Amino acid sequence: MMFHVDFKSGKPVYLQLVDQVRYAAASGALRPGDPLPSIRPLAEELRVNRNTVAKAYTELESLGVIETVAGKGCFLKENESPLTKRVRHKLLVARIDEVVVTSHQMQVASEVLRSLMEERIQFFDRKKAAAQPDTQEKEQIWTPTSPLSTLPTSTDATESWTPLTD
Amino acid sequence: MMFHVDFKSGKPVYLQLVDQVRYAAASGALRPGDPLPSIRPLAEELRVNRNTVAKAYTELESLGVIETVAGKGCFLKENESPLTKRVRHKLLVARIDEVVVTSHQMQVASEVLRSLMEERIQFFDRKKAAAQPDTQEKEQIWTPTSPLSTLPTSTDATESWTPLTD
DNA sequence: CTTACTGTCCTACAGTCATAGGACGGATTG
DNA sequence: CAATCCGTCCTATGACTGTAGGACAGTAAG
Repeated sequence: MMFHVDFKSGKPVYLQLVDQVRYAAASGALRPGDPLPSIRPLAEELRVNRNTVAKAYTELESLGVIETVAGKGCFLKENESPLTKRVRHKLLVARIDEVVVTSHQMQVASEVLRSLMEERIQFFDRKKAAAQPDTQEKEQIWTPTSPLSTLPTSTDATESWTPLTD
Repeated sequence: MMFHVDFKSGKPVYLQLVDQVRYAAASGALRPGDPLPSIRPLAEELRVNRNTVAKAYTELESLGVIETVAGKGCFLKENESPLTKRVRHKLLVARIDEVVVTSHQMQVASEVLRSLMEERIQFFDRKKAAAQPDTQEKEQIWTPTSPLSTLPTSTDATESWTPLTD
């Protein structure tokens, strides 16, 4: 069971699927040419309407992540961004700025942000490298989905936290 | 004219305002204690309903960015995140992962991502440092570069997720 | 051909969301 | 006190969104 949904998360199901595929592609769990589950069986397994899965796949196709062939199926696309380097950098900078601003807002020191960033970069790089040997299948696809129902616990609230520096 | 809205952007007006305040706070254009424009005059200037501005301010208050005193006005808050360090890092990592995944998807090399990140970190740090002297005045508030960006809102400010297993 | 898959289009409906206007209460000034 | 700022609450409405079911079209194998 590769995909899963959380109905309580408040996040649209089709977006949960989109994220899971994007993350799987970025971490090498899904590789170019790999087939995605067919819409109907997946929808049935997840107890969702087929159009919900179809919407996710449509979204992924418009993002250039997958390729769908009517009558055959959907496959992970060979990664070829149609965007120029400049445009890609611009889009990326916009997202980076979000992170940096959030970091300032949360009083997270730049040095901490750097190391968190480095940690995640290496996390994905390692995962992708490990996935290169086309040996294993069936790796559990990682969920980026975050349950909104889970509030910070009281232990979280009382845990030592430093206002400004780390 | 510090604030501005783009009706054609498709992005909700109140979110545009939220972003502008957040970015202004992160870059030092707005500093703790600074008063924000009153709801009604600002709404009139921007040609929107006062409740639209009010909603932005409500959102900002729930994010802990500003402080509103009924009958007096709204002011930029002294930055004191109520979240624990652990929770803040988790939230940040979630957003960092989005960037890293997007970067992979766009075929941007990790090394390039690193330097873009470093560039933006320094950009904000320099701006904030430059804003420290009281001499600074009325700088044009910078507009977020991302038209469709999804910034953290009060709705997901409390989210946490399952730890990643490597 | 038929059957059983694949994805796609059209329509519908409930819920949410962004925005708006009226009325109200607190703070300040004179 | 009145006047005039300030933010807030309640309600409404038009638009959008997420999900859903029926019917259709392309593909492959019996």
